[in-house]
Amino acid sequence: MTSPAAPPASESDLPTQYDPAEVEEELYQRWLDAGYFHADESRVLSGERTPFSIVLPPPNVTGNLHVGHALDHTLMDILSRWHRMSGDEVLWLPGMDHAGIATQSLVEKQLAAEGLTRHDLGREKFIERVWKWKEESGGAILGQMKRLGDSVDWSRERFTFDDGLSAAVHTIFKKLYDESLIYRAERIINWCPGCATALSDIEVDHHDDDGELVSLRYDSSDPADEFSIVVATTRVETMLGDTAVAVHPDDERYAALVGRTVTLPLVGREIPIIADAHVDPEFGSGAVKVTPAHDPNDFDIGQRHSLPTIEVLGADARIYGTGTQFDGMDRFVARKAVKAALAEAGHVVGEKSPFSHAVGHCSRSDDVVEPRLSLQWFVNVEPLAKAAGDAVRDGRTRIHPPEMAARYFDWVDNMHDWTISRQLWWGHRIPVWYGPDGEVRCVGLDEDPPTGEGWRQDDDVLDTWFSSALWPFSTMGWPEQTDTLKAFYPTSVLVTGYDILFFWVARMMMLGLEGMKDNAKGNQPFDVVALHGLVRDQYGKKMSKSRGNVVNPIEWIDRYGADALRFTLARGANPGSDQAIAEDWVRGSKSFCSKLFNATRFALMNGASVPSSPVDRSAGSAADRWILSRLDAVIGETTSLLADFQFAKAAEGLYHFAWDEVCDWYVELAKAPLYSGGTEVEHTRAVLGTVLDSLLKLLHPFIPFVTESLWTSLTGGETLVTAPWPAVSGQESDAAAAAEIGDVMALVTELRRFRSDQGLAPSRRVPARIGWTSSKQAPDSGLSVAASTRSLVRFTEPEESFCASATVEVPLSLGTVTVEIDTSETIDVAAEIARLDKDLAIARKELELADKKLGNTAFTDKAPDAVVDKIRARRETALADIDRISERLAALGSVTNEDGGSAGSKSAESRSAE
RNA sequence: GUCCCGGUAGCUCAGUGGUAGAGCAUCGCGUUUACACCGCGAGGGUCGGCGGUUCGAAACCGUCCCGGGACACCA
Repeated sequence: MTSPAAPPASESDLPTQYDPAEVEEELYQRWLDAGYFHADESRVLSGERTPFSIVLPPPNVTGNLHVGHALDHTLMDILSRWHRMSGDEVLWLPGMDHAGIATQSLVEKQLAAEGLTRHDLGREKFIERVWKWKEESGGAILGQMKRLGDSVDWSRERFTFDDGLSAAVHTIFKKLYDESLIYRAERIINWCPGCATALSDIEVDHHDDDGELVSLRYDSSDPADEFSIVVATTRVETMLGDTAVAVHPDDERYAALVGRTVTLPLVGREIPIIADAHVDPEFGSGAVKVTPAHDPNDFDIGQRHSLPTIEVLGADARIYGTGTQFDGMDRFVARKAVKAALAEAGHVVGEKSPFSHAVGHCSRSDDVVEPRLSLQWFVNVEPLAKAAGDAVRDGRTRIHPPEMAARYFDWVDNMHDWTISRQLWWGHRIPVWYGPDGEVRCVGLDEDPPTGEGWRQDDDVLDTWFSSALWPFSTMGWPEQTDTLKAFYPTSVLVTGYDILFFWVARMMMLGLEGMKDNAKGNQPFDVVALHGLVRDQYGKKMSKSRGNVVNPIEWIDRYGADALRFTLARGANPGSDQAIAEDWVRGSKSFCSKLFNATRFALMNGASVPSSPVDRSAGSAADRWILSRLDAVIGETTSLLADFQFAKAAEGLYHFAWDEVCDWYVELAKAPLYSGGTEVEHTRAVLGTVLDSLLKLLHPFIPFVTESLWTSLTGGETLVTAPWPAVSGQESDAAAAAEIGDVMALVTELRRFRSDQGLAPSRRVPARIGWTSSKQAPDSGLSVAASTRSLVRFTEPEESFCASATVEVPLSLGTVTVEIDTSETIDVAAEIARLDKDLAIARKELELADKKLGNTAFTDKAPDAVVDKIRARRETALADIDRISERLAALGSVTNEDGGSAGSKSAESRSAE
């Protein structure tokens, strides 16, 4: 057994802890200065490199980095950095969204604080004001992205409202208009009275509100023909705009009434009873009031039956134009007032019934959305949505994980026309002019708008999502046929949360396929859509302001470093599923960074270096061959996991390799040769250097800062950003080395357990004798190493015979090793017996189970041989264990008996062992 | 109302038919010259319930219960 050699000659000045604050900012600046993140089209167009492109989902200009962004960005950065290291030409294109309503209302709030409204400023001044705000305070998130380490090409930063993108918006509008895919029509749309604008379906959230279902009796309008009919409604005030009552055509209760008329109470209008299949005879009374101007279904019914539409609610959601006392009332006030008036007139029948039903709310202001007849611009989505569905169906775009595709199809296959006009000022103005004689002219980008008397441009702007739907190609210079488009469209992957699959992904698909229809390399905006989940708090709860569990990722970056946050997020990023995060876990990731830091420190202190030619994988100790073999496997696994967007598994695999195998075993095993001063030193240094070099490269996409900092000091290299991604050796894994090291691990672990059970301090050397039951030679790296260092076990060779001893036998592939340990001073016989009893019980149970299985002919017949053999082997092991343990129990019993007491009583006699 | 996803250790989650795993937390021991942001050891789970398929089920099927989410014009 060797004793530890002297520490290495060269001491390191490195501190013992990694401090992210010290390096991150400087490193990021160095990366920017070197231009590593800059993409070069020419290298793609020349065929020199394969393109890899990602467009950053543009955050709102009003936004701040939240932990969801941090996840999104981390994953994109992992992919970008990995591909960059793999030799691809990487374009990760950043930018921001002008965020129509959100930005406008923010600036309007500022104005309100000054006692102004946007109308006081006028359109032009207001927009100037918003731009000013954008320049001064917009885009805080871009600076935060730098903290996170995003390797985006800043030279290409875009804004959905900049000139180029505005040109793209204008161009596609004109194109769709000319193809009649954009049209203007009077339709029932979602109207937000608070924002005073139309909304698309996805800007409306439905949640259950308590309402009251009121039953109203409408009476015959013909005194000679007395009858009445009962209808139910939750929006009583809309009855002022009723123009019919509808029943189901097959409903026999009402068959006789169809075609007759009733008088609308309070208003006095005579309205018909009609039959329409939309009516559900089972619901309520089976008869429904029809208000075509304020309900989408009723509007459809009205169209089918040529009913008049009578608007009774204005843009401000007040009653107007009815000629009743309700004019001017807010809708909710009117709801009560109309009901009271109807009740007084005896038209409210039946019991009040509380009624919980889904009510649409504005996703921005939370106002109750009012379905309202309005003249708006729409996209006819049918052909576009079909194309969007087909692109996924035929595999041009792959959705990952595949389960999520069902949700995508649900959406694109059932899409309503998209309302794209907004009654706002901050946005792309609709390029349509109206002439004095009712002409409508959509003006192209290169045309001059009509200037004659009476011509005016449409006041409305386009939905924010209209411009962001163009993002994958508008940012690359479309409608110009730029080199960027030629090189990088279609984009390689879109990384985003599944929550905006509909909002954004489906729309980019529709407009990308349309706008890039004739693109030679494919019209789809992305080859893959990789969806991740939401970040939740440590209890799996959604983060929200009201819960008070929202975390600010920048605070965690300040405290633990960007790498720690990134690694935590990556480790939790299982495809498509939500993840929980807690500060403790970020702290844990920082520990991991420190562990790497210290492993590298150890390597530097011991002269490790990366050899100029690949290290000989068949040379060196079993430990050397084993770790190189493992490294090879880890390189392969990591690479294929990344290719499959399995970020969590890739990160987890690297974590365990780095910590459990490299640090806990290889570094410990390497100490013996490193400290020995023997001829094997150089080889071990080369292996250690090789392993760390590759490990830092593999980890660089996940934790770029710490790896860059460590790698440059380890190798003297310039940067990891463009360093080549490790390649697998192509050699078979070294099974012999793996078996041998497996033996060492088993032996050491067993001895540690024994020592722990005996209460022997890990640092104390205990006399022991080692023997092999096999004729085979014990492995070099076995006990001599095991005896030498901190985290392995320590024994010394005994100088004299033991007063009392215990024997640990460990079955290994090379034979069974027995370790006889002097236990005279510390052994706790009672504890040892208890432990052995327990082991014996386990072994007996094993034997019983194995016998039961093997006794089952169905099992031995049908199960694969390998499984049966495994059970047989298990049975043998159990039998051997039972024998061994029984013997030891007997021996222990004799120790106790001979000495007439527990070992504790002997402690005083022999304290000399150390 | 329709659909989707979950339920595995105290917590958060892996685990696609062959003896139940990780991180954190807990308990015990410990500073031995990379690292106390550390090391070693230990405890802890009838894999939501009940049926079924199978030699064998955490996994496959059925059903129920409990969470989470998406979609939806039922007046």
